Amino acid sequence: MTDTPHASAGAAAERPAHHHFIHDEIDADLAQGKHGGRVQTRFPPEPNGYLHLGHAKAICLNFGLARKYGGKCNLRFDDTTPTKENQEYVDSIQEDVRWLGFEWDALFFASDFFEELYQYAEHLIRTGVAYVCDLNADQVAEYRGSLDKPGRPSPYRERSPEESLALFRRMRAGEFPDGARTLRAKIDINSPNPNLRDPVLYRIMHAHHHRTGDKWCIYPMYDFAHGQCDALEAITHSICTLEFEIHRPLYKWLLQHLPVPHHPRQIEFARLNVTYTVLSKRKLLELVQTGIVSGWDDPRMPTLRGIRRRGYTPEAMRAFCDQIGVARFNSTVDRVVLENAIRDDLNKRALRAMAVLDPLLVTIENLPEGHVEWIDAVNNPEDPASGTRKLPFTKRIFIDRDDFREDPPKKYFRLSPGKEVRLRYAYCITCKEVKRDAEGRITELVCVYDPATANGTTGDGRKVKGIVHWVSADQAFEAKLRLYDHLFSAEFPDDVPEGVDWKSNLNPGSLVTLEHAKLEPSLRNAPSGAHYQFERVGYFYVDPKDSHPGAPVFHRTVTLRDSWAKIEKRGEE
RNA sequence: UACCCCGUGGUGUAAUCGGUAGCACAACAGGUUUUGGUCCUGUUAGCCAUGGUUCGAGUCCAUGCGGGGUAACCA
Repeated sequence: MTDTPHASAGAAAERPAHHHFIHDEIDADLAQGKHGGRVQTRFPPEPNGYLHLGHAKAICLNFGLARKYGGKCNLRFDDTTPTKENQEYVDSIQEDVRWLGFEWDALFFASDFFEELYQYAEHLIRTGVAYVCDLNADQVAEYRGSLDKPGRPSPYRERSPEESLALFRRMRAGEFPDGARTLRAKIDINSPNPNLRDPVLYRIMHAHHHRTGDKWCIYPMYDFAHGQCDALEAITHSICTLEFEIHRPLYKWLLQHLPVPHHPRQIEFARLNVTYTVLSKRKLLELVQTGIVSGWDDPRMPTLRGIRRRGYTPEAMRAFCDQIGVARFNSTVDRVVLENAIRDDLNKRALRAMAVLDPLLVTIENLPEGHVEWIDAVNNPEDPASGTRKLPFTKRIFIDRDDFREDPPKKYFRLSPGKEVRLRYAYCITCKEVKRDAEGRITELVCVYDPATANGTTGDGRKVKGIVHWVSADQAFEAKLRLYDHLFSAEFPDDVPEGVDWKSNLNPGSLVTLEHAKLEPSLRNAPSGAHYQFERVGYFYVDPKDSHPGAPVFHRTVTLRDSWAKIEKRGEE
């Protein structure tokens, strides 16, 4: 994992987490003396995909609660469906959790508890509250009824415990094919909560498991594994998202009917939604599989690997998670909150540099050929300790095309014919002449510089409002820049009319690659994983994947706030 | 259509036992500034509705309205 080689550590001071309802719940439990004052949580991903922004919220919540209450937080992989899960996901998830800045107290897999879970299942059978059912999947669904149709008892519901136990053992022994039988809890086939209509606890699946190999051919369902694993790990508060709320009665029922060592409590919170992106494993997988993005770590992806490669820092992610809060109301966080979090962090730690994205040649006519003056530039005005560097000032320089207008609009105080601007850290120049090619495209600006305007002064005290960034044309080097924007152009990409593909909301301009940006010479040796602010442009990250020594590739993490763009846009409306 | 959950400025959220509705972001206005960045100051703007209990309701109760979740041998 690469991270910020020369950014000052801990720039973003960790603020205490904001108060939310889960604190109230835990405080109440503590006040009642539950669990002997102990607080223990867990982050329980299924290893069937990569972690994203939504997981970051859950990770910060669970580890944050443990930290706040002086408790523990485990990492537990919910690996009960071997056909979908694998070691690659296990590894990436651990890497991402650590990148976010958390270390688990204990590492568990649901599969570590398969034997205990099996014994619990036998207990349920022996006590008459679970039975082996011979119905197939379609039949189970049909007998269960639906939201508005009552359920009917399975014909196997009254099977004797002895018979069920014998059958269940034969299931384990591999005597039946996939789907032939299930173990079901005997609860209430007419409950308004479909989760209590004799839920399936175990199913037959002759599949190789990434950890237990071929030891098992029956695997527990989520509902039968999760609460019991919580109990076996001595979790006190089992935090999950709102869609599991309806499972809570089953979670409690199982704990009540089993000789478990602890009685954890499930508390649900609203999952994270962010504008201009999607956060569902299924859709993210589709983006990867269809080649719309370059992979799970494409910097446009809301995956942790994606935003990391975009240049987001763990500090910014934690600050973001703190700012969005925790509640039981489904909401969508504005993407600018995320962007603000990374700007805030990088403003303090990123070294400044100059880069010209769309170069326009400027010749300074009153400077001799071959002239080089080395000018001091501050590395980070927010951090004096970061020092200064030298910039070569020469007869030919590049400025950004966007910083020149032949017909300047109102309030435009950059360069235009006859106007004067300051070159950042250097002298003021005045535009004398505009040169163009046969097609009429501007190819060069001829300017004069005022030698009396060094170090921010003007000699006669006149005000020069406009300041533009620049690089020496002789000494600049070219590098590849990738400019990223929202992956979707719609604020709510999922929100499409019936029959319309959510992918129709993709933003065709989400990636613009610049092959010939001109950068100041000091950037040639920009270390992989470093963060920079290209002055007046944005924050950029040296991509650890595609950069080579002497040939960095920069990813735009986020633009700087641009109040001029706002003014100009307003003028157009 | 059944059951469950949830409604606080534009957005995301707070308010101990029922006691002046606060914070952040956004927006707008101004100040500082060799980044139209940062920073500082200020302004606009909210308890879904109706009724009830109470000296007093965002908070308790009822009804209505609105939003979300749930019908996998997924998690």
